[in-house]
Amino acid sequence: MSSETISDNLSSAPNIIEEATRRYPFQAIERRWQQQWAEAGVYRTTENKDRPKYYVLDMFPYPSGSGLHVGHCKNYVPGDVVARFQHMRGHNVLHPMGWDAFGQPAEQDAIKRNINPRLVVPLLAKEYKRQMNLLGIGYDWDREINSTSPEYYRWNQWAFLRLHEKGLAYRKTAPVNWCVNESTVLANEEVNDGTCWRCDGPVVKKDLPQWFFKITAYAEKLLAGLDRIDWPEGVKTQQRDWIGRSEGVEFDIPVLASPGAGTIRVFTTRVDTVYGMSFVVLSPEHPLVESITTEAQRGEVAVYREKAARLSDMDRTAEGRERTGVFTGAYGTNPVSGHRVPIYLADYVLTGYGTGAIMAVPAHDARDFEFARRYHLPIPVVIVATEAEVAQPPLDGSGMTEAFTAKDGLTVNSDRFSGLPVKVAGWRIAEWMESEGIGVRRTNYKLRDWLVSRQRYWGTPIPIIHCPQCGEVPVPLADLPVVLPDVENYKPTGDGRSPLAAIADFVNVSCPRCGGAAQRETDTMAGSVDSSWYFLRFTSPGSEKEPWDRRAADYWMPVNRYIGGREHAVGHLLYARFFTHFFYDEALISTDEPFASLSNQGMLLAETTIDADSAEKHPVKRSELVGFDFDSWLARWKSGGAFAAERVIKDTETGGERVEPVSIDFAWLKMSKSKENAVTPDYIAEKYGSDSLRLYILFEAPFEDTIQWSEERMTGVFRFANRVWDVVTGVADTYDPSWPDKVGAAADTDSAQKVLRRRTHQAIIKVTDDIAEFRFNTAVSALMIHSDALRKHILAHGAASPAVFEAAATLIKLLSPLAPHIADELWERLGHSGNYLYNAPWPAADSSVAAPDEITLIVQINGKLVDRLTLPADADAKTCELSALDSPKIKAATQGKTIRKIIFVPGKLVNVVVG
RNA sequence: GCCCUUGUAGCCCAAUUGGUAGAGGCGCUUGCCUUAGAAGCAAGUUAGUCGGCGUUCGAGUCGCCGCAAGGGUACCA
Repeated sequence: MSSETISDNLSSAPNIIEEATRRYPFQAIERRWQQQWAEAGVYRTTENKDRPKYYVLDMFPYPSGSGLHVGHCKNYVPGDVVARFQHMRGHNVLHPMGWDAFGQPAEQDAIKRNINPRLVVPLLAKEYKRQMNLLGIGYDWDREINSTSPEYYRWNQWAFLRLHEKGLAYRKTAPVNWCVNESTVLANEEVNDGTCWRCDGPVVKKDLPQWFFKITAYAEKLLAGLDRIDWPEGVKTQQRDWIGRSEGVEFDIPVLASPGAGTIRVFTTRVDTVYGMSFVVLSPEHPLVESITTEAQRGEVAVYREKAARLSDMDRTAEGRERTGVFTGAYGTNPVSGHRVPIYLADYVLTGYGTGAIMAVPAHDARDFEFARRYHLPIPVVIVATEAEVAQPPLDGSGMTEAFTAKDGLTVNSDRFSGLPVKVAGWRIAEWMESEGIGVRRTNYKLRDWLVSRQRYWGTPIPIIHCPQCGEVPVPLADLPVVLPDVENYKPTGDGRSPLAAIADFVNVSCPRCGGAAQRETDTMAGSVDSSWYFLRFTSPGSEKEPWDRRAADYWMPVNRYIGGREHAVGHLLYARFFTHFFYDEALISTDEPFASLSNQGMLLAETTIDADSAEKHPVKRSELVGFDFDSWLARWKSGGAFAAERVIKDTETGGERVEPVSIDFAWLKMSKSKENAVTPDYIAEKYGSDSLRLYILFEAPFEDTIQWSEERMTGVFRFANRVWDVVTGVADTYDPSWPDKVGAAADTDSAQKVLRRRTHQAIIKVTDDIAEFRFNTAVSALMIHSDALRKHILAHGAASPAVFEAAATLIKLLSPLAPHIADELWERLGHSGNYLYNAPWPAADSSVAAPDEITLIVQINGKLVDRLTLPADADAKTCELSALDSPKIKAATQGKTIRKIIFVPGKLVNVVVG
């Protein structure tokens, strides 16, 4: 990227456009068509009975205050291309857009500016909508939805109650992620490396009563459904790993000679190693700890438990951290061997998984091994690698340097189960334990229930009333929605309750069941609830009596093509699948998997100034740098890497400023306004036009690939748009719309027209396949080739022939999903007025016209290219082989050698194998 | 650590079920046009596909082992 380009990016004044770079009148054209489309309601959804349906959906965005930048085109443009393409191909298309505007960003903004988010959201949505229209995205705005409107969120409440009724929404006190800075609870996916995703502050465990949805009840269905959907394998793998199904055995370990003797239930997937158990470990929070700990150990145990509770997740999982624990003083019995084993407490055992207790087999588990080493516990060997070792099994693993964890060994020292392959031993031991009543086979999941309550203001109120007499009482359906009241103060209380708790009118109600005084739940729902069913709402957004119209949902679902970022692989996509499966089970819809196919767009990166001394590539705002000038700074950087600069830091408390030195580097980081590396669509639309921006995004790299923003490269597609303009407007004067009746005959008598027709039909085939397969980059390339072929044909043969008209009309049609404004304009200039290409039929390819007359036959000897021959396209195997053997080069090369085999690939090559 | 993805000209990227390594774009060079530049047009320019082994008549493409980059996830018993 040249320095010139970058300085252009920075320019906020679009009126520096040089006259010379403006070729075709894209500004007027784009404005005009956007207006016409809107007035004519071109993109209004149809449900024509004669047409199949196609539902294309972009992930529900939060309309942020920064507006759109060109990076957003990476997700919205391809969806638009597909919608247009499928409509032209004869589908009823549903392509809606709406606003996922509840949640933290809006609320943080409200707190900062002290404005009710209720007032801000419509403004932000309006700005998003303006920019999406500016890009020429053809959404059906009649179906726009807003998750913060009571008409929408009342159905969140309805869904909550439905789940509650089935026992799938429940409340329990649970340790949750607590952000110390923000005094708020975070979902697991909102915690990065033990820090808050927003403020990077520390996150600790805190016990609070919380609402959960029992997604774990759907673990099997969510797992099985993955096999039936066309999603990227990587995303499916991530979901499978997240659900984390594992099969094993659960059994009890009796506690010996202890004050509160009982049993400890453990879960293991390696029951084949059960004879190698040398101790038992409980999680620090395990309920039995109190009762089994001996007097002598009580003090030590208490200290350890307290320390564990205070540790943040970050500390607890810190890299290379020592595996620590404490002895309880108690012992248990290995139920299969009768051996006595000590019982420890250690924080490497998690409360939330399995039974919160494990059998420790140090010889064959890396964690247990480390622990045993540290506390000098025995390391009995029960698995070996070879037959030889079975004969003379080592008893003690104290000489081992690491645990032997391979799953293809043989058992030893395992009583009657010795000498068996690990898998067989596991199977037999499990069977035996079950028959003896010692243990049972069980399946466990890593998946946890979905935490949906938040102690925040800006969300859907949870429709539950707490009654001292009746307990948890659902708000009657007739009383929905429970409207989110206005509030003076948006800040969380800091005691774990939402600001709603301070509104007496809201909180104090009478119990719907007994009529007595009761209190409303003051938690609100996580934003992930809103986005878990919005795709159903889009099928009938005006539905007042029900969340969706059954007929409409059955017609449109599932979403044919869902487009969004990879970051939602396990959060949103899993929740949405869960809701859909649930609604299916409730017989409310006929589809259980909401998204038949999924596509993840790549990121868009931009050149960013960063702090060279930060390992994490911290961006430095350009506006903070003293005397910033991109050209010269980049030149300095290129000549010597990072360089010294000064930045102005504003002190938020005193309002003063100070200047401090900083070392500046450049890096490619995701585009965002906060990093000050963003380029707006408005700027590009003004300078090159939205069509060129769309083409750039589509052409620069494959859809899934990350691209590095380059205005310089954009000029390539801008030139292409201009060439298309020149070529087609050059045809307009002579254009005859009745060409379809004449083009066949014309091509029969005119070989140049025949060649042009062939290229036209090859372009149809290529572009059709490419768009259908999301290969937009090669589709654009094919159009470049086609437009160039047409241009050259006109130069040589003139613009007044049916084949030229066909080529020009086809070019525009094929281009129209990608660059809709210029296409509609040129279409009209050819005389097809009163028509939008969105409603025009997609061109049909005639494969006989596209087929070439001649082929180049490759002739190889032993797979190496020796000659090329030009032959008729329909030449058969015999003709090709004879021609090949007749070639002088082949004759020379096969002289005196035995021809062992001849391989013929029709239309491609002949390979002569000689010995 | 584990999982996923990707390595092709100076750069971004093409290359049906294995079958001529190059479609397109950016950049660069030269020419035309121009008072000059920009824009445009024309012609040209560069790799043998990250490395190794294997399968095959034939490997950029398939398999295995490495290396590098990017992303995800992390004590899940």
